[in-house]
Amino acid sequence: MVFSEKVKYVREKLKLSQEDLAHELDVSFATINRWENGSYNPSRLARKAFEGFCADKNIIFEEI
Amino acid sequence: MVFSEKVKYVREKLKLSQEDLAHELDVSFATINRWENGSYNPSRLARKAFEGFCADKNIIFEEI
DNA sequence: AAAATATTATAACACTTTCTATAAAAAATG
DNA sequence: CATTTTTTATAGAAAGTGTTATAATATTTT
Repeated sequence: MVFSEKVKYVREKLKLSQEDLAHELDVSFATINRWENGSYNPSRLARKAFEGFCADKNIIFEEI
Repeated sequence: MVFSEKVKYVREKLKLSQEDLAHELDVSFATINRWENGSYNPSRLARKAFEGFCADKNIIFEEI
C-alpha cells in the first residue's frame, strides 16, 4: 500500500473531506489532494504528522 | 521577536545544536539553519511542530 | 599553541508545499 | 428532476525543504 493509497484509505475510513484532513494535519488542502493523486510524496515532517495522526486513530496498515 | 530569533533562542536555551533541533522537529539541518539566518519562514506544518516543541519544553515568548 | 573535531553558514538543485483559481464531479436541497 | 452546495481534481507561480557539498568558525583534544 503506497502512501497515496494510505492517505485516501485513512481519510475515507474517518469520513473526512480532504479539507478536513488537511486541517487535522496542519497542511493545505492542495497537499492532501496531491498526496492522494500521487503527484508528490510527503516531506519528512509531513510523513511524521500523518503517521502520528494514524497512530492516534489506531489505524494500522500492516495487514492491508 | 521574529521567528528566526525564536528558533535560535529556544535552541540555545536547550543547548542544542542545529542538527539536534532538526532531529527533534523532524526537519533537516538546512531547514533549521535557514530559519535562524532568516532566509525562509517555516511551512504551516513546520511552524506547528516548532510551537508544539516549545510548548512541550514550557518555553513562552510573550514577555520577551 | 597546534591539530583534530564539531558546529555553523552558505549555496545549487530537485522536489514539496502553499496559495490561488478554475472546472468537474458528487452530494444535498428544494 | 433541477438547482444549489460541497467535494474533488488540476494547475501555475512563489516559497519552503531535503540532499549534498564546501568553507568558515568555534570547540575540544593532544
